[in-house]
Amino acid sequence: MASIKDVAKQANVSTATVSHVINGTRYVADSTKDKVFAAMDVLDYRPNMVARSLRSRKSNTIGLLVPLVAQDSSNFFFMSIAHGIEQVLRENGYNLVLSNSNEDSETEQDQIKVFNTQFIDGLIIAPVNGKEHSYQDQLTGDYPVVFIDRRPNQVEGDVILVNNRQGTRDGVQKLVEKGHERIGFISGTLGITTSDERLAGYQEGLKQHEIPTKDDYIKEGPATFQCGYDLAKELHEAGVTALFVANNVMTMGAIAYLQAYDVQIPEEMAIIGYDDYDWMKIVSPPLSVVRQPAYDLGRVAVEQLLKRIEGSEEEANEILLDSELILRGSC
Amino acid sequence: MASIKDVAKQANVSTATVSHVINGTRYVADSTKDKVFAAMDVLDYRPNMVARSLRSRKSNTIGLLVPLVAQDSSNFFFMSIAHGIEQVLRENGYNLVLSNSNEDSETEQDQIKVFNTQFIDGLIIAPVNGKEHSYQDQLTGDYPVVFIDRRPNQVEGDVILVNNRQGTRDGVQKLVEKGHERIGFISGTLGITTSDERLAGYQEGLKQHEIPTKDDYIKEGPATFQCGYDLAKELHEAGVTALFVANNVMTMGAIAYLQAYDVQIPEEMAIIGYDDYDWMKIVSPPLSVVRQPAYDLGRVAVEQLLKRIEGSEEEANEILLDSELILRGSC
DNA sequence: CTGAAAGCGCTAACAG
DNA sequence: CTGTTAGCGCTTTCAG
Repeated sequence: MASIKDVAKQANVSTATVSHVINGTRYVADSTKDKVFAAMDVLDYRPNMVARSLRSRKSNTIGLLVPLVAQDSSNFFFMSIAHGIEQVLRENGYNLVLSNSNEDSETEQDQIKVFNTQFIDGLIIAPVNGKEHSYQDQLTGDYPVVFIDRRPNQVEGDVILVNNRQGTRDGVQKLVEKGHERIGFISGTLGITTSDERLAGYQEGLKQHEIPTKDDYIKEGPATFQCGYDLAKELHEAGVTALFVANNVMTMGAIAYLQAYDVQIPEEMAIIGYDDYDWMKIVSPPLSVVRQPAYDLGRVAVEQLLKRIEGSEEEANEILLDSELILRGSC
Repeated sequence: MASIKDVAKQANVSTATVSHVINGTRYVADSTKDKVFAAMDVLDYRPNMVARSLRSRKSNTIGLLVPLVAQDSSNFFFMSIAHGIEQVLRENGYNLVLSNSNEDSETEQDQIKVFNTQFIDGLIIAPVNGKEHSYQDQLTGDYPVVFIDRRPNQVEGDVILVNNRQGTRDGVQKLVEKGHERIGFISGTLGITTSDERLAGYQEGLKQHEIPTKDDYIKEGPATFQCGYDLAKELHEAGVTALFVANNVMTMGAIAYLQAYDVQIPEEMAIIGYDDYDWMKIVSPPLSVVRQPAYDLGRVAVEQLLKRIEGSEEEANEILLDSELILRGSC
């Protein structure tokens, strides 16, 4: 691999000149530039990013840490976010290093450590659920951090979230408008911010129509297919006429139950699910859902991060992105 | 950030000693070791990986380049592969840098260039479909490369593939065993290796039962929901009694058609799809599918790569992993 | 058993 | 308009 020294020699200039030609960091006569470019061409020179990073303490790389779980459809959501991030990054000449916390707190800490020893210019984290370690202590690298999707406790910093409350409220209100009063709510384990906010949205939606909330109509459990199935059964037997399911895995389970027991949708049971995937069009009837703006979430997050990298000192931002209610046949 | 120099000073030893303590590269007296560890502790020292890479030309990082498309369910497949890769890498103290070619040839080339200027110790590529640039010319970094999922033309090198032919053949044979003779085949655009091999498997499956293949029963098109829908319609009208759909997106489309036209599954039309996702359990009846061993593919690929990194000179390997036929209610 | 010192490839003062 | 050179943090040879 040719180095900057080789290029300098070949072009009969100093390494400083070559460096400045590459980076456009000071004026270089056109004739000199030409010589340098020619030399770079001949030698097939590619700057060594590692050396550059070491010297300039800047890598033009940002890290993304997401909690993927194998075979979990939430992956779509995070991949969509990653896609938005990548897009913006590419426009700005940055690269992305993607890392996976496996929805596991320890792994997350390990990965943060890895990032701390690498040179990254910034980090975007979708925190793992549950037991929280102290991000403040971990994030000792001197790069800015933006949190997405879930609000970490006791951290001041930029946070970009989906407005879970609004999304759920809109869905529930639609159900009420359709004449439902006994509306069941199925949620993944409560205690994590997204679930809690969706529950709050559910309660808010009912409240605005002055429908009292009934604890029996609120069911929570691990976000699995089976649990969605079981809770749908419980709610059906409890006599609800509509279901709001706060995540897509449990939505699948709920639908499986309704189909297994021949419960007509939407006549006997209306249902609104969460997240929009292709398969929701092929269940019959097609499913109405709350769609989260994942791609935009990614874009907004990097934009905020890039502002910080460029030195913005404005105080910590919390940005909420609205969800969209997509009506199909299931309610 | 404390550097190795700071640690050396604090511990009253040379930087060489600190380095050797960290890396275990030569004998150091226990008493000295203790001093060094204490110093590292006090200063919260973390080695700078960039400097290490620059000096030792080794980054303990490997790259993964996959063709993700937003909202495409093939993402699952690649994420599953990534998961397998990560797992093995972590066991071996390596890190993963994931990059996305967006199923676009130019982006792929750009990303390879990025990898060439970074220090990676090895690269795993799932080549984009269609127009192929010459990998030989691009891959000028001096790291080993392993290709996965799709066989690149004119490249000698390690390739880890799913046995598409066997997977499809097994499915088709099952259909024949169930008494079907008019079996339709729906495929994504032909000309890419995976599609072609699946077609070959289809033909092979029929041949083994001495059923003549009929061109009218073989349909191809872009791997979209709509196209799956349309081609299922054509085949249904052509009088086939069973459908083998060679990818999951078109499988969704095909099912949507069958449902829309009230074609009973499997009585009027049996169907086997590709790839195993949760939603396949909730369509009625649950879908029989060919499951690809994605996770294992990832593991096998890194294992091969790590062997190369450690200097293995054995000749290029081509490994085929068998798919698994999962029978549910749709055939 | 340990230290001194060169140097990986690059950037950026400083000096003309 | 361009060159000289120190040094980023680390590994590793050579020397003791």
